Amino acid sequence: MEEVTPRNFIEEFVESDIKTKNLTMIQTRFPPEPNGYLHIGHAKALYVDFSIAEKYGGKCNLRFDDTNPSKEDEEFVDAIMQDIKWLGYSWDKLRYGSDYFEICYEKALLLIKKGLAYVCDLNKDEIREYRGTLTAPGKNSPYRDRCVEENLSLFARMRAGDFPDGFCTLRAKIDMSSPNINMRDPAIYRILHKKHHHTLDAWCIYPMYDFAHPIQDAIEGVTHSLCSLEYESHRPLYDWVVDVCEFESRPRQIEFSRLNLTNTVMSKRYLRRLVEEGYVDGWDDPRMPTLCAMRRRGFSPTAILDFLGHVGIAKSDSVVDTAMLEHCVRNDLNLRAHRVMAVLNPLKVTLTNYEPDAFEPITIENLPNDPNAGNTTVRFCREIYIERDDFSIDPPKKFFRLKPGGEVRLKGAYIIKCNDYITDESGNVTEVLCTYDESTKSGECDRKVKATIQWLPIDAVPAEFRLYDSLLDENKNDDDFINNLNENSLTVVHGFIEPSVISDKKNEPYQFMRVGYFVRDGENSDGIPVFDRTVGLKDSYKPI
RNA sequence: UGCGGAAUUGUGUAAUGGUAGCACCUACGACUCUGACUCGUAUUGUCUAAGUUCGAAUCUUAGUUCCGCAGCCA
Repeated sequence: MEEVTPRNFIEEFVESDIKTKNLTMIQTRFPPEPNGYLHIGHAKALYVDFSIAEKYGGKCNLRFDDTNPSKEDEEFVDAIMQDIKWLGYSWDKLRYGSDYFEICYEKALLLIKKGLAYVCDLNKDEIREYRGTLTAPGKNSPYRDRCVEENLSLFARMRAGDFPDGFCTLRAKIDMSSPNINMRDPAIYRILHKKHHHTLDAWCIYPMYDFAHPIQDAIEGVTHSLCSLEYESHRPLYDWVVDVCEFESRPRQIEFSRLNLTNTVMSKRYLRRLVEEGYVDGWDDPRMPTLCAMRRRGFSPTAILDFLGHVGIAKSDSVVDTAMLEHCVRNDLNLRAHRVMAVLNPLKVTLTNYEPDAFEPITIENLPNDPNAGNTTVRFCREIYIERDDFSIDPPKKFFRLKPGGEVRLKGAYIIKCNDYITDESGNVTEVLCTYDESTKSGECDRKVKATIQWLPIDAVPAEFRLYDSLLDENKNDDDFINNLNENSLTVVHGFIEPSVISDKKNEPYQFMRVGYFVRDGENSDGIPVFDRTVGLKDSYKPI
């Protein structure tokens, strides 16, 4: 079970830093912006941040990156903490980026005094124009050479609320001709008269990510600031800020590739639209890639962490096959999901040689090979349902289940033989007539037949089953995802379930034999229990 | 035509100058009172071209392709 996880490139960096910089303690941080729910992609970042800290005996902080009040909300803060705990991680310190606003302000003052920052009156369009392009250098802002006193006074007035939104910005004075656009005098403070979910009305100027993040890291003593690839070209700026702000602590930013899954939208912006425009029920709709949705679907933290371990950490852009996630989920569920019988698409079977009013209780173990998991009892009688797919008039070559003249075992009960079947006007089978072999009761008979199928008495509990497909077709990218949403992402079918299941807890995964893994998710308006599919059974119905 | 990254089988990831391995996927087989699980077998890979070397996925040079960067977002 314990496999040696290969060393990844981040661990190599960390180990080399431990040696060359004599680090005594490794500190990382997980810095989500509270503007949405965590999804499986964040789980990878969590996994990286926490596992690196853990491996080297260090700590990982949770820090809400809340420098933009126009997009953030307290609602997400609680949800994020809940999801992190659910995954089984414990952060060291809990901080908000906004806890450091005062220090950021002081550092901005320091930069102004050092002649490394200035208040710029250019508007958005002008700034863009002055910035140049990817191939052409930018040109200096006319306000670039304001004196320290003027900058100090203007910046103080920005903070005091003397100016409206967008009136001016504080910019770092670096190099307008830098080949790296991020170094062309980036804005480090903007005016935003907006109530902040955490600091309320204390501020009307807010630091930009590029300025705030390195400061936050340095203050917290973060030794390794792990982030995704798109920040790679920001690293020179990150280092510049740490440097000019005169921090003793020297955090090192290391980037890795974010997680992509086939057929899965991972962009928070689009996930938000799915929720807000009603394409899904909410952030925990089972079709969402969010952690709360996976929790609702009965995915366990164990399975998710196992998956993340298999995915690995690297720097190349990649798209992981969803099948790998599903494999990890099945692998985990197989060990603990109770087996129950369910019929999604019922076909009536009458056992013509079974007494009409007779019945007998059939006991079936909840977990194969685990007597401690207990048993359930299903009532066996003359009229039963089987899965429609388990019967075929015209079976293909390797069809082992019920067919005219053929035999099959009913799970936990008897071997039955199909003698005849009834069809309606259009030729659809409506009923199968069988005889059961009294001498073949489960546990009392060694005779083998090629297949065992599940069944339910005809008075079993009606249930609704929701089968989910991905929202996106293969190879569609995020940009046109909303136009290409899969209309068939949710299929509802009506069938039957064992009575034992409906009394149980919600979101507890069960394996419906030969069908897949499901969780009970409440009931519909008619009071009929509803089940969400988590993952299907591998290879289950292939021959048809 | 700027800067910064990345290329190993269908997918993801190892191998740090010395047997190209692991997992997923796929196919076939064995087992099975779940066609599940498990077990076994198999297919397919170092972006290209030169070079260094006894030996190159790894080092050098030159190409090619892909990704990111021009928010007062993060």
